[in-house]
Amino acid sequence: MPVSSISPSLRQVCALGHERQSACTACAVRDIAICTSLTGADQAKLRDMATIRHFAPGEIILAAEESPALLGTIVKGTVKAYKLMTDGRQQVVGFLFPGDFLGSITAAAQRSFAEAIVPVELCVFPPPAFQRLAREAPQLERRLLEMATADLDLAQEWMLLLGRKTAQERVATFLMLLIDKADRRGFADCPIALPMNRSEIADYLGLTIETVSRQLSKLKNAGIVDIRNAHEIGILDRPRLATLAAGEA
Amino acid sequence: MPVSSISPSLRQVCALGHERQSACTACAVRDIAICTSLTGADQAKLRDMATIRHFAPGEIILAAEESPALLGTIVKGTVKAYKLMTDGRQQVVGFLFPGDFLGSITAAAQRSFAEAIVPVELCVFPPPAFQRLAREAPQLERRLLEMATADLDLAQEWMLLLGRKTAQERVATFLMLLIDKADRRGFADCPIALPMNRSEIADYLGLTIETVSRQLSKLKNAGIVDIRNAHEIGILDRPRLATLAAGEA
DNA sequence: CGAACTGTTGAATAAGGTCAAACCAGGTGG
DNA sequence: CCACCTGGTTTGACCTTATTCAACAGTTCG
Repeated sequence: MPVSSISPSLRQVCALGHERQSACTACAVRDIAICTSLTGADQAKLRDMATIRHFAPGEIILAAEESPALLGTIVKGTVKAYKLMTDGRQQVVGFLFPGDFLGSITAAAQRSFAEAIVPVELCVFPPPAFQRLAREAPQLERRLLEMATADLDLAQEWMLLLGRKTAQERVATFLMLLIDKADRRGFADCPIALPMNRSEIADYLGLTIETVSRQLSKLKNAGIVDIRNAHEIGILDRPRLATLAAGEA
Repeated sequence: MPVSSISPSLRQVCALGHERQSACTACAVRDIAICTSLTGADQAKLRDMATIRHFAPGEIILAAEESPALLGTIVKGTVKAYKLMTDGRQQVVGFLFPGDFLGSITAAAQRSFAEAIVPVELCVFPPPAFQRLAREAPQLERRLLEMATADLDLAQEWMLLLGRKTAQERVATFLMLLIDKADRRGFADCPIALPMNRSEIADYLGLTIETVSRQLSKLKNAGIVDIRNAHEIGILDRPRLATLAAGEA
């Protein structure tokens, strides 16, 4: 797993600052995380309240129904957010990547679970101090609103997928989503990393692992993708994949 | 349709103020809409920029891909928000009722359609002035963040429904949602009004109209609901319905 | 009163789920 | 170093659920 290694620079931070965040300048996500909405003194305040925490794969970061929720930015790794039914049925509502914000400052209680699926490094803010800063610096709240709006649109796009798309279209859309995210973070579009396993993909797409596997095989046989191994996929025909994802084929 | 009649008080406002909103004190949704987040001078500013607009059933209020989007609060009627695929497949991402806010101040362009499904009365704010007010009054932005967060959670709850629930559970969950909304607006829980038709319900639940119809009949035969007519349903056994909705039966 | 919808019910079909077996890669220990 | 074990993944055969297609019933409205 390529995501599992811990960056040397941040290891150093931990060793020096005893888990205290003090090296924002070295931070891998400083250009995309919420910090960018703040300047000068406010940014310093945010930095001073931040600590770094690590989570092992499978560890629960946030549990639904818990009130004193945690707030933080993902620095490294991948987190799955999901909802559960009492009989164990699970729906993944999103995967969170470095730069994404975790937790809510408005909701009284958490309403989804968040779980590390690979080793995760989190830049954590204590809720009371963060709330205070949000009141003082409206740009921060505005940034959170922007993010919530974007998340809402993605969730609704996913409702379209879950409610109306075929298995083939769902898998194609999922791959396109990963490609777009990789693009936006500046990575070459060559081989797509899948930090999640088939079961987590299935729970994201409203399918079973068998169906996900079959559809991936189909895409491979059609020469559209190249399944290097379970966690790495090469994209051979991106336009075709986009067409399939939109249900235009 | 009970929702289709226009309130006399607001008719009067239109006649007097020529579609200018001036009677907030008589407004049906003044206690639940975004206005409540503001006080004194700010609330007056919001009132002064507002105008009332009416939309007929089937009329598009907001179209996806359009940038100078409209902002407003629903005063009367029901709006469906939906996404479309190029081949016409449709997913309703939500129904909006009086008090709900329509439009986004952060997104550059609209990403869903909004359509009146019954006669709708909308309290409209001009985007530039509203944006300015939002910058001046952080409580307004905070309120929008609260609403976006709530919408996001509902969307994710619906992802669980679309991805993991059976047809029976979906229909039961849908009815429970309407009951809860009616409760919250203080209406007696007696007969639930369904302003939308079967096709719109189906597009909300990721089913076909036939399946929706069959499941409703099943609930009727089981003595759980009483289908008075296509747009009005009585709830006979609410606990049982809740159990079904949660998939615990 | 009858046309045009909208909604309901029934029978046949297909898409995806379930169950089960085979496969494969990575880690363990002889 | 290699056989073995284990978990995740793939593939196949069969089955269930919801869709599709089609006919019918009920409402609404001119």
